[in-house]
Amino acid sequence: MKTHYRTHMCGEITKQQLGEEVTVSGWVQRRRDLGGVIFIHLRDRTGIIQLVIDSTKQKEIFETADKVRSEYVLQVKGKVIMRDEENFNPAIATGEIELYTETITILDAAQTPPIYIDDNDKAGESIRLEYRYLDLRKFSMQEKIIKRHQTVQAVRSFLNNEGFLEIETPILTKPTPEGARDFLVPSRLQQGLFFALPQSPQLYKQILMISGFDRYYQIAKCFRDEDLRQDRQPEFTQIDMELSFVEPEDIMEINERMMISIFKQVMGYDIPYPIPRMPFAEAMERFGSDKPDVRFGMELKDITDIVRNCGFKVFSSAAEHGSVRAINAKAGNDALSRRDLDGLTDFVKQFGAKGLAWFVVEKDNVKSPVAKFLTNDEMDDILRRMEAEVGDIIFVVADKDKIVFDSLGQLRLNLAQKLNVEMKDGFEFLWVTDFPMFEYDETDGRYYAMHHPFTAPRDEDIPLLDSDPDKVRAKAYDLVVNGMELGGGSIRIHNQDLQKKIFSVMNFDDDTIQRKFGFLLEALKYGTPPHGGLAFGLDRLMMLLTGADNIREVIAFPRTQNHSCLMMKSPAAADASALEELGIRVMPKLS
RNA sequence: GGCCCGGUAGUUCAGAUGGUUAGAAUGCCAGCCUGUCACGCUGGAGGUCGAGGGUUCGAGCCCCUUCCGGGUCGCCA
Repeated sequence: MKTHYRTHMCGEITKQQLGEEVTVSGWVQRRRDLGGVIFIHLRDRTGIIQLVIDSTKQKEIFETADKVRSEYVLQVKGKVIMRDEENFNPAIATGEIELYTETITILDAAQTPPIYIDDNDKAGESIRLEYRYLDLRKFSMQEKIIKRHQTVQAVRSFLNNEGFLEIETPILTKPTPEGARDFLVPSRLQQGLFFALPQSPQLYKQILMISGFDRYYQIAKCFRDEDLRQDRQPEFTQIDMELSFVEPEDIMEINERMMISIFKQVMGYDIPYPIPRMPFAEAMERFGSDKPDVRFGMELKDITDIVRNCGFKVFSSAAEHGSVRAINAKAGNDALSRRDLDGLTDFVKQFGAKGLAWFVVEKDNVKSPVAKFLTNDEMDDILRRMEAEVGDIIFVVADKDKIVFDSLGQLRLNLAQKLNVEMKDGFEFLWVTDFPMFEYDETDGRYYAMHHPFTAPRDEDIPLLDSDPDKVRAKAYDLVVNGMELGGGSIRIHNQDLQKKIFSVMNFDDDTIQRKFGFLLEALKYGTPPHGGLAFGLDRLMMLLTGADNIREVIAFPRTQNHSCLMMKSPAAADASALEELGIRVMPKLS
């Protein structure tokens, strides 16, 4: 990367250049002034090289070097020389050589930075985000950003080879019903109306299929005005794609090859092909989750039949309107104290469970607050089903299915962490398929689309739309890795009658349908190919590829929990004149 | 919106039961030092204890409110 300012990058100088005169430019990592000699470590994104300046032989340069401080930007010409062997520095790649400095130009001085530019720096996250440009100078951060670039490159080259076209879709779109909250943008030219930032390019990519583009992809910025999590940002990036004339198998097959290619290229990791598939119902039954972490066991078991007629009312009544299920924590004796068990009860209450029954399996006895309500036979049956051994602790939740799955699924993950359960190394990929079409919302008294309202039902389940919407399965699939949802998609409805039918199950009246999706229904009338697609969260993918435990580490300029950018201090107040043009009056905050 | 954790030199942190002038490390500044690489040695500067209010003779510490950061539930078709 030779320019007017340099002939070489700092980290690229090797013994091959011995004796040569080179010019490098970069930042001062550290200056060590030994009185008669000054050493400077100069850094660019490729690495660090040491400069030597000798006071007796290099008076003028020495004076300049004396003024230099951390993070000054220098241009340095010098001769590549060998270090004495006892002075090798194994900590840096260029540690066997150094630059005998011939000229130093201070291109820019720097204030003392608030954080030290070093991977071992302990600075807290707030200060790192406020001075993100300094934080990003760290090699560890640069590595993640560079890996992100390589990942996107791998995606592009794979999809280009598979005949996909990269097409951009608008950022100023239309507010959507259902789904996440939209970020709204007021229209100046049409006061009172609003654009919305896209939650995903969903409708556009379906329209592109109707237009005949057949295979589309986009590295798409998406926006959702919701609360943040460790792996959620209000603006994030999706690898978004859509294909025509496909069934779920086609899409899964292409995408698993894409993932294999990415993991191979970016981190040299081999994902076994093909990636296993598991229907949603099985994932819930066995793991209590639609994104199961299959790196370890501790699977859920249904014990409803055993306790249906037992003397414990909580169990027997749950057997009527829900189920009773259990997991076996191979805890080992005394791994969990009474206090721990109480803590776990509070833990499952978060997920709606009213309580948590536990059975501590001892040599000749089972210790449990509910043991007295169960007959010996019932207890024996439970232990047998749970394959209980001495030292195990069995946890039981009885409630509606959703609550049972939720609490045991979460308890399973919690216990795995708490008990340091042994897990398979590497990445366990899994396709979860056959999601239910609908979720019934009791508060609103109606069905909502589990995926989105354009998802196609499985052909054999279409007759159930009228009689039993709960049982209708969708042609939808998620890719799950180590318990993290990496992406998902579905086959879409390409037939307008079926689409109307789905809307009617969700109780949309014609007026609403026309207003919200009229253009899509109109487009569907003009010859729509069977199509479907998928979107991956690029940020989450990068968390996996870099081992980051938090999404902010893989985004150059991330946001905090209240959506702020600490660096540029957004959001911010707008000019009164701008607000006036938009017809917006800011109401004082009511207290 | 709920719950939990945190906020003290530039930075990372310590400050028991409320009690004199709020400490350490590191960074920074100055001096000395020719083979360091987390250089070393000597000296120095550096604080609205997030903010506001209250209790008290006295608050970094107790109480209330609020702001900021993180985690989590709700939310995230």
